[in-house]
Amino acid sequence: MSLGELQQLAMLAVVRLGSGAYGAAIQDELANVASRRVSVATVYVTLVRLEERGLVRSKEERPPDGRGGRARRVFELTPSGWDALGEARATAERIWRGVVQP
Amino acid sequence: MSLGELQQLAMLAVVRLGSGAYGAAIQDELANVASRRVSVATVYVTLVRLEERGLVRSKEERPPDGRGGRARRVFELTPSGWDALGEARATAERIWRGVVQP
DNA sequence: TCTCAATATTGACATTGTCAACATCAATAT
DNA sequence: ATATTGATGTTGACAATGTCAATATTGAGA
Repeated sequence: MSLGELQQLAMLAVVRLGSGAYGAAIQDELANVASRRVSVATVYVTLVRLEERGLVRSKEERPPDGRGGRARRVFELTPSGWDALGEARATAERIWRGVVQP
Repeated sequence: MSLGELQQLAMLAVVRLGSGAYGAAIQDELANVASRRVSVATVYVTLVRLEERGLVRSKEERPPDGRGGRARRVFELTPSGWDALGEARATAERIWRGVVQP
């Protein structure tokens, strides 16, 4: 029932990006913040599965100004999503406490 | 190429337990430190897969003093294992920086 | 040697991670 | 008008990881 690692990272990316959280941006954020290089497809599949679990939601955003192409799909966390993320964080902090690298 | 979450937790448990890192002990550690309740089978499968990847190694430990039963299999990290764990930690720290819960 | 308690292993399936290939769509060049 | 193009999203398929019930191994003592 707990979050996979990429799921966690993806949710974090969504939080950081705020209103600009769509596919390619999330992909970049993953690469920059976590050095995790994945395809866009991976990003979408991950987010869609999180949406099925009710942890994120999304809406289409009409392409702005003079930019062509398909509409962006922008993601944001749901309340359950925030809860899940909070737990993940608490665990992450507890886990490393007192561990010393040789 | 990166560690799954349970893999990470299991390695941490091994580190914490030192010379006492065998199946049941690891299982308990997972429950106590990370509130992650899994079966022993899960613990073994995870550790065996990590061993195949060269991140941990193990040896049998003859049952001590007057205790019956099968020999324990005690795990410890390999140098690669320490590296992987170090990276995981660095990433974990970088990731949460600047994230505020609403 | 039979049972028992402690431990490990197997087999099978669910979830998550991953990407190449393909599909959509609005602007603009032809 | 319509063909092209650039930006974006979606599918299908398979690999890796997570998970456990059931089963096997082993040494001490009854």
